[in-house]
Amino acid sequence: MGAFYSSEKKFYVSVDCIILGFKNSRLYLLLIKRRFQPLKGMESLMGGFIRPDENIEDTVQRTLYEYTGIDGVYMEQVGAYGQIGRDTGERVISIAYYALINMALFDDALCRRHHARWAPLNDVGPLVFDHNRIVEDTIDRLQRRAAIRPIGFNLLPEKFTLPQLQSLYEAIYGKTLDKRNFRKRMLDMGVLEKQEDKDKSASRRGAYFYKFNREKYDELLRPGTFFVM
Amino acid sequence: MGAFYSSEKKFYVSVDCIILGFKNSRLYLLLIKRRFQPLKGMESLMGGFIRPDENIEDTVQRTLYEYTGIDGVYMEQVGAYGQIGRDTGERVISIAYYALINMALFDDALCRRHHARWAPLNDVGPLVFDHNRIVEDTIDRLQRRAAIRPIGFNLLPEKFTLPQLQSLYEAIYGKTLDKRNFRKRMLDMGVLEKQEDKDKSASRRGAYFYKFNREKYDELLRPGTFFVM
DNA sequence: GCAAAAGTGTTAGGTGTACACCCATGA
DNA sequence: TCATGGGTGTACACCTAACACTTTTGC
Repeated sequence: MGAFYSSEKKFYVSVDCIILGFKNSRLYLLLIKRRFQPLKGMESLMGGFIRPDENIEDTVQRTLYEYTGIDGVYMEQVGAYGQIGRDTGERVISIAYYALINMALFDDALCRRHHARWAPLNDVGPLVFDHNRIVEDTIDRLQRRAAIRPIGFNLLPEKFTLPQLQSLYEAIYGKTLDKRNFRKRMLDMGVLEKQEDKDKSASRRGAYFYKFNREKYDELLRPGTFFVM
Repeated sequence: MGAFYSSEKKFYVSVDCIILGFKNSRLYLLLIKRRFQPLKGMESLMGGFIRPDENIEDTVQRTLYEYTGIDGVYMEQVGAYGQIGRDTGERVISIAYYALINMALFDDALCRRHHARWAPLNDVGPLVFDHNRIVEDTIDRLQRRAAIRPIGFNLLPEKFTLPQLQSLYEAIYGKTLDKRNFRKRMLDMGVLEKQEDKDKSASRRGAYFYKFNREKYDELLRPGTFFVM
């Protein structure tokens, strides 16, 4: 052991995290100012190098925890990015993951400490290296994924209203949806549990809270589509 | 340069190629017997280590050429696999790509030289490391992808018949399709060009050849779905 | 003439989509 | 009482899916 592949070259391998949150009907992307050369000061995704004792997803969770203070976050791999010269410092092969977080649990103090900011997703400026491309690929993937699996709930608090849920899907797909059709579909799936109480923060009348019932969803034996646009 | 990330560890990074072919109404997967320890002799996907002067996709194309003699192959990334211990030799992070090849162009001599064989996809035995898992993920991805983009044609000769095309989709989705509905849909898309000649190898009557017209497809401004199951 | 695969239309049911008004409430 | 957002049902168009017989031709 130790000599099997010894004629081969090794590479730096990092993860890049596309951390998405949802607030006030908009999707946000957590960005930091890069703290070291090259391109110090330019905006960048969160990232970290993989350590020998870590699985890739461990690195992601560690990085997420470091920047957001949140644990056990929903995440999914977007893909590996390894073009020569993508990192203008040295060659780094990076594996991108997007993470969907409930912004209510987010630790703002950590945010300030890292000089991080939540950028509205549709107003993201130039990022270092190929990070803009990675973000594009992420949205593409999120759209496809959210259409077949109920992953959007990871962006919401445990209790949410149907108007909130609708505005989330509208933000993900970048278009407005018909209220009646949306509600009908969501409720017909039978995985939402209506609560007794209402959210009165957005209107005088108030909107009923709902909870996503994962058990019921799991019983549905994974239909091909969750929500079609 | 050269010192930016020097406190970080480096890793072996390889690519694994899931090479798929189609013949006699079945999908086949190209496998080799592993030539070196550990697990020498066990069946494995094609793979190769990334070299410092190669983009990831260059490594894939090089590996494909080496094992199949084919150039400019259609391929797509499946994802990165980097669990500790996945390679029982040393830690290797591998990036998997599937490739769709036209078996008619395949070089059988190379196949024999590498002790490779085409295994029917639904009859693949145990493979080294996590390669079975990678193959599963590939099929999943292929199914989703083939439903929205006309990638299946990469598995066929330039000229093919509708019965052939149908049996290809049946192989990809593992279920039989209605002949009339299939033909109607395919022809209604308007991207198939009927040829004058027929393939008489599969029946006395013969089936007309068709060609896929990429230009026409490109004009279609990329509809959301290509072929829905 | 017969076996074997190629080719061809119609219909019923279901699904997506468009659309407008009343309700509840706090100020 | 009024302004604001929450909540509700229907009709039509379109698409999907089911279904059976005729044609061609080599042997």
